[in-house]
Amino acid sequence: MDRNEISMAVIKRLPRYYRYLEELIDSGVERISSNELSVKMNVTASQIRQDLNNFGGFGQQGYGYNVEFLHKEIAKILGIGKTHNMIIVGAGNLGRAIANYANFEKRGFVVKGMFDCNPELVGKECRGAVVMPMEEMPDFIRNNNIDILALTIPKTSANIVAQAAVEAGIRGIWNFAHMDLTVPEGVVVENVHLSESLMTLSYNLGDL
Amino acid sequence: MDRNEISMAVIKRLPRYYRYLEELIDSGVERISSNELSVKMNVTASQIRQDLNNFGGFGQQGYGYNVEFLHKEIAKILGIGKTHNMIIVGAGNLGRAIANYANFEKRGFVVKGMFDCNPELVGKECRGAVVMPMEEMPDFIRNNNIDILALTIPKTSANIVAQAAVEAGIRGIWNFAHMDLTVPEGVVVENVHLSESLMTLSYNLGDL
DNA sequence: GTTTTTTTGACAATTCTTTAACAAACTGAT
DNA sequence: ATCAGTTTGTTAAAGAATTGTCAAAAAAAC
Repeated sequence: MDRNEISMAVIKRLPRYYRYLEELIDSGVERISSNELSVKMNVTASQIRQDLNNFGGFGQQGYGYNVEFLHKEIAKILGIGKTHNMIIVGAGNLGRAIANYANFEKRGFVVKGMFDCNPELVGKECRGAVVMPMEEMPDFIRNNNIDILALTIPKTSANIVAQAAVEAGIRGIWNFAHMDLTVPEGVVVENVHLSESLMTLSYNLGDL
Repeated sequence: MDRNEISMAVIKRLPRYYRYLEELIDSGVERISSNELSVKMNVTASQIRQDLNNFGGFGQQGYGYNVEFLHKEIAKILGIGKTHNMIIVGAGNLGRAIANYANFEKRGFVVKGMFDCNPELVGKECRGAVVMPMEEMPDFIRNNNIDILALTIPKTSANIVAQAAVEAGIRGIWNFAHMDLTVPEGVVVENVHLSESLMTLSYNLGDL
């Protein structure tokens, strides 16, 4: 099946499957049926089978799914395992949290450098990566084969930085800035709008 | 229209409308049509009208929507403005990022305290809130009318902490831990799974 | 080796979401 | 006041996503 015919709804569920499969591996489970998994994950078995079948038949009738195999296949689909070189622009708390997090939790995503316009932060080290001044970003992107930009700066300069990064060759932006970025065709933006998430929580709390 | 008949798809779009209306207010725009707004936001005008009409008629034929009024109405719907007392459990970089962020960016969400099990962090101050030891959390929740728990700790203890917090009266959890929480009926969980977001970005980057 | 049980993959049915269309309501100009 | 031009709220149609169903395939039991 063609990659871009698969709906985002499906893609967004894959990481969660991946996480549950990881847990199953850790607890020594070798095989699982869509039904068992559906109970664990609180979704329908039908959805699990449907989702996985978008990418080919990973299971076997009468047996179910081989946990390790399925885990590997989902990793392939998501592009985990491939090395993704990343830089973080904005060395505040959020930037540092990601630097720590990304290195720890998921292989494949390697923080190669951090940048900040605040001279007080420049030079400081954060988990192996030294904070560099903003001016050096474009060359650094070009010289170090950087795929991904994590953008953890206030909205005021987010678009300018994004534009400079795209010109230098960045193809994916993980955007934590409180705004929508405008980028050319072909550049991928994944937004993490924390305030919007908090507002959703607030709504769901209801009238209390 | 009854609150819980409105689909989450709609609710999740409201904060973005809210953000754009804020910008319009800042730039002195008094009225806007669904059509103009749809161009700015890159959605269909029909969707905007449909979304807003779930909550009542905020516009006027031949005129459009009054920006300030609509902004206020969305705030009401989302429960912004009401005071929400919040605590943060986990005083690492992510917790501190939220402490700074939440106070700054959105009124209504007030960080009343932070907690951590690491004795080295206890006692430190972060934007007015002192980091307290975990043992004090339940009483603090009870005595300070805390609504929301922001959970920024590793998954190992996330569920235990969540459970203790719920018992003490917490009704909403903003969960940054890398797992699904199990909470009783009536407790609202809003997940921010950063690693899943990064995997989606990775997928969308494609085969490069 | 045959039968029973399990379980997938595929397809059909249903439900949910988004877009389109248009009458009714209002504005603003004359 | 009247009329042309906007623009909403609403209903209908189209499009997606989810769930239910079942034949076919494999595993397990006998």
